[in-house]
Amino acid sequence: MARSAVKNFMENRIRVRFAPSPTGLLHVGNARTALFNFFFARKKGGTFILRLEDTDMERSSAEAEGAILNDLKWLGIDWDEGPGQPGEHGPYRQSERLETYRRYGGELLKKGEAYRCYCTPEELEEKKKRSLARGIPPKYDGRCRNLSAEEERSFSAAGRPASLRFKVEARTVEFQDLVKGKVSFDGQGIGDFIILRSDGVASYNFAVVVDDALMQITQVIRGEDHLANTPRQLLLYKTLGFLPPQFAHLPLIVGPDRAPLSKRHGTTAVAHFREEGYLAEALVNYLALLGWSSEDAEEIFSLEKLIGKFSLGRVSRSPAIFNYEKLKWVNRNHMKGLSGEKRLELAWPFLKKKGINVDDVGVAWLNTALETVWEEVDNLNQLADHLTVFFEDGWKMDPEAQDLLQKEEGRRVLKGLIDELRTVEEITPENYKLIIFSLAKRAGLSGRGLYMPLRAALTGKIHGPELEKVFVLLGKEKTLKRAEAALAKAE
RNA sequence: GGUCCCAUCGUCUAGCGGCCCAGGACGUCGGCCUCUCACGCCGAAAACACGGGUUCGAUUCCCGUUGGGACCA
Repeated sequence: MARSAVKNFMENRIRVRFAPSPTGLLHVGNARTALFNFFFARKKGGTFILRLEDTDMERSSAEAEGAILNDLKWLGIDWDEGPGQPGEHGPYRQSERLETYRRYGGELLKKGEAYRCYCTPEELEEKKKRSLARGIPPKYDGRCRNLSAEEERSFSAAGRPASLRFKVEARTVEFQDLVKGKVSFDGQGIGDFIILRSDGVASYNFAVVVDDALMQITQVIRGEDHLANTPRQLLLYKTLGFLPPQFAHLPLIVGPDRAPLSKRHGTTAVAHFREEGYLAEALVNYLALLGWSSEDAEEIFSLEKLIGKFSLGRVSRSPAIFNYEKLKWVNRNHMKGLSGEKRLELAWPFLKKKGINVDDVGVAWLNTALETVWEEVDNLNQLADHLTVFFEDGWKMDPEAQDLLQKEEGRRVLKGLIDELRTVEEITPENYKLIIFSLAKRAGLSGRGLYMPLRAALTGKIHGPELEKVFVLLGKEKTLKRAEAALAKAE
């Protein structure tokens, strides 16, 4: 095994992995880790592996796994090995690899690199508390490290469950992190740690090492929260006889208070950003910008372009605060580039969800309507609100608009408009200018004096899209109806 | 408590000893465009945490302090 890892390394056959726990929705921090692994693999022509760390049976679920897979696909991430993509290093769920961990654990026990520990969780907890109270680092005291055969026998006869502990010899552990640079740990602080729990399930550190080694991972790209686990893992690699991979620890994504990003900071789940109407490519783009920058200072890119530009060397070392405002800006930029067809396809479910009557308005009309409000919104979810003004229900007269119509000039404009409209068949982009020109002459007004009462009467608001669009989208019938209603109300 | 990581405008960042009285982007403010809002364009304010070294010269290297964070849990 070690030899093929060396071979991969020498031949520069990159193998990276993303290993989420299926305990909930994929959040942006993990998504960013997945993305960086994916970028790196694709850029280098390597293999991207997806592995589920589901040894915590209590908290893991098939639903969560399905949701995570779905979110990854939505983001545009696909994996070469993993669930649904059989490879020669499977299975890719830790719950299906329990035997393997036990086998390696047994080997360490046999070689004397690990020992059975009969301490109960209560005893351990008690010791920890006492250490903390006395201000000493809470480190396992090695109580069971040198049990006599007799003691062992009596413990096991008493039916005390045993976990397996790894013997840590105090020494300095150093490694070159691809992001952090040289990192060095004082081995004194590391106590003998559990590799197999008394129920036979592998501990996190042990399972990860066995899996990464067996799956021949060449670069472990993960969150900085695992940095302090690395020396333990390195010790395991060495003792197990595996060649360790390179490590790259990504800075954390935090909230405005610099605490790790969590729900209380707002939306954090990829699925929720999708529901709020953010484009996958925009979210990917923004996430890439958190903790990474392109050489040429460009900020808007497609997934393809991102892959081309990505490099671990340009990942920053300090944590980044998630900024919703900038995400909105990135999203607007991605929305801009979309074709009419794509816009319609993306907007459809969001309009439907908000109760907009998309089925009877006609595709051509809807296209024009979308085009009109498209640049006004930050995300797909806001579309419906901006469109309500073109529908009979859902629009209402704002007080400011009403005030504007109380003036004599306002009423004059409305009367004129009604007369003008009665002379035309329908409002089209072509005759719109003629209508306005003629109305201006009739009312003796121009500019604001002319346009604002029109806007107020037709949209009920003093801000909104271009009036020409409003006229055309409303059509003669609705325009007339609204003008008449407004006039009646103003008198 | 120990170990470890981090520290440039409000935010994301560029900077890998002189190009920097620090550049870009979001946001903010002002102007232009314009029937309004938005878009777009133009402009402004805004930062090297602090203290020691090293050096002819430090944002950049070293040490300490402070602050934030992770892990041991």
